[in-house]
Amino acid sequence: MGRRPDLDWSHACRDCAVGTSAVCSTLDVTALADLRNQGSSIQLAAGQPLFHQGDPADRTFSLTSGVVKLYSVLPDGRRQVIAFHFPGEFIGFSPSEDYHCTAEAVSAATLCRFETGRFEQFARSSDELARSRHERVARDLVAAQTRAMVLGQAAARERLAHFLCDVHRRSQARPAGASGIVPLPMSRSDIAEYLGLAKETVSRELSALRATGIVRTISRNLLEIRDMERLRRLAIV
Amino acid sequence: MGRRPDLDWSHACRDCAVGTSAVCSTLDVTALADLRNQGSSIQLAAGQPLFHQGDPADRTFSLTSGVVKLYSVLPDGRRQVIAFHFPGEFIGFSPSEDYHCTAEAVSAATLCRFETGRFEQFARSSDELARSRHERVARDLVAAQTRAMVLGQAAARERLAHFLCDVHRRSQARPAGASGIVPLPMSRSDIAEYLGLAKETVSRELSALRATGIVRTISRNLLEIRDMERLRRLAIV
DNA sequence: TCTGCAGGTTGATCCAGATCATTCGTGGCA
DNA sequence: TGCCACGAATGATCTGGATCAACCTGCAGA
Repeated sequence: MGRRPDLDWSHACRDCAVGTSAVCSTLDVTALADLRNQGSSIQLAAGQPLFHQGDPADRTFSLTSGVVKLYSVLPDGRRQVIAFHFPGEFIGFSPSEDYHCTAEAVSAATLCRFETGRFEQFARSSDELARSRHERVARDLVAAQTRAMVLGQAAARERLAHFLCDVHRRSQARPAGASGIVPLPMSRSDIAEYLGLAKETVSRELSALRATGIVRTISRNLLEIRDMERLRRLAIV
Repeated sequence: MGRRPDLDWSHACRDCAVGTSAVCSTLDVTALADLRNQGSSIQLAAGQPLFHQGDPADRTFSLTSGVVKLYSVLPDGRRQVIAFHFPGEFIGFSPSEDYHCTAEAVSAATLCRFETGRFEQFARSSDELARSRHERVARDLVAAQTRAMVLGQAAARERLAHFLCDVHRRSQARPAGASGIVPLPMSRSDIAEYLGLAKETVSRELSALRATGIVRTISRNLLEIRDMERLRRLAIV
């Protein structure tokens, strides 16, 4: 799993599942221990919230396992899933005092928690951490802008195809193998709220993809992409 | 216009219209001159491109006057306007080698151009610049995520209302007065492509807002908000 | 083993907004 | 002054996906 040979790894982060891809991987061993020591690892059960829209944004998190969704809710109950986050990704950068959305575990998840202010200090003292953080946020920005394309222009089938490709790519990042198996720990409603569709439409379009042999359903939340070529062509973006 | 009294302003940036709100406002006078000297001010006529999707991302820009749109185009011609940018905003942060979208002036515009690599160096040496840049990108990210809410959940009328409030706020930032006048230098098609609607729908909904007295059309691209309260209630987000 | 129920799928109908078509208005130019 | 061209507004029609309504399926708990 490619651990960095220049570190002795004899501290709390030694066994981190996302050690080489997380933001903190840019820190040397002393700084890392230092940063880590301020906070702790948290475990969430599926469905448990990490923070709520409007809470003071005094924590940031590095997701080490599981899937977390960000969403916000309108007064009238309409709900938009803003993003799904996968292991190795960072959660909780906020340009304001408060979180502007709610974060909730989709499956059992573990995270590293940092106190935002101290993280900020580290960013000040470490060019590398600051640079890496900037790159991450910039990547999130591009992802969010790509979503504008999907939500603004793509038809239901295209949205779903794009979603499946995206989840495949991002969950695949870890276990290497190009298996075509896609874990879908989130419910159909979550997917629908992410794609700006009704859950019935997600169900129907998934059935359609199944009917054309592009995809096979292994179980409720496990799916196999059988024709990546065609799926990608559908995904457009 | 609130110039910072601790600077002598006796250099090229002295007359910058967005001096106090631009990223570079965090730099002291020497660093600023230094950063500025590498690049130059550019002028664009309405419709002129700043960069194209796929171009190497070796320039970043600070918009000092005018409006610029970012958009990307699908192979089949569908087009999504990703963002409109107003004076004081930054353009061209990219986490990859290439720009992922095209930038084009909507009205005549002037910008400061920085060489990305050198800007990066400055960010390394100036905590403040790095922090300010991070804050900007994080704000852009929140804006992009808010757009997901709008594009995923809002009805046509709500989208338009949200758009008008947003443009009002962001263009108002500069001339202070709470006049209710909104300049709309972009075409109806631009707005439609920004909101994921057909241009006919934008036209119709605008007429509807006019009919209910919420809004008044001064000219093709100048509009007055007559009932901000109701417009905001429509905008939802 | 049965029962309840939450999440998922499928079917029938409806409607917001797309699309196609026409008309209107304004500004540039001979 | 009249003509042209292009963007905007409006009208008529069509349709993708929402909504409403059963129904199915697999698991938890008695």
